[in-house]
Amino acid sequence: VSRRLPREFYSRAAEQVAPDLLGRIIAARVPTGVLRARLVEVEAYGPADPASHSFGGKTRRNASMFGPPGHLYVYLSYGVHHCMNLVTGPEGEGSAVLLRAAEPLDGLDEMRLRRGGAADRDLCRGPGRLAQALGVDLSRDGADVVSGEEVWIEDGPGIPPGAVARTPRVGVTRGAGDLWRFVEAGSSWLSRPAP
DNA sequence: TCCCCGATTAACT
DNA sequence: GTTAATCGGGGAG
Repeated sequence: VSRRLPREFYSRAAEQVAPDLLGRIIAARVPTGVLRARLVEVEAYGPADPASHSFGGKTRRNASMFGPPGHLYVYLSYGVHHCMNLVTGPEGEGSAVLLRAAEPLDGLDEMRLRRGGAADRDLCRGPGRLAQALGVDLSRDGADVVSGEEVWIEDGPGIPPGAVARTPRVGVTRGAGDLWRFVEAGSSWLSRPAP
């Protein structure tokens, strides 16, 4: 029986939480049931990080990033796609982990509908696609994944440290030197292969 | 107020 | 490989 990760899991630094999320299950409740996928790719965005949305301080868009850990930070990317983060660290710090890719597990029919009939391999391959497949949009911004009923993270075996690969974050220009993208090495569900 | 840019994706050539 | 779609933030004017 899967159980949810506790608040303390998220209250650590983003670069510690990120690799620990690999192998865990993200679950989302939609009208037809519960969708599930196994996380294989995430990125950490810490405090004093020029690549982070929180870098310039609190705004209306990123407000939930400065809230308590264990909540969602959802934003609109390029005015088109939704991207989903888990808020980490102490409240007020403004750090989070971006969920970038996952292996679809439950509710694939529903995911295909939401993804416009995309191939299974492309259902959750990329942050915008993952959010769309799971039905996560701005209405979920700030949702509590520890006690809420919309989106949550289920405990699981995780993956051994030796199976985690670190790379620079995708699409980041400022702060490009930090190896804060964490993936399950060799997974065929990644948005891009790890070098 | 205007202009540029970005943690992206799908549909092109 | 290129580009349109389209929105919020931030700096220039």
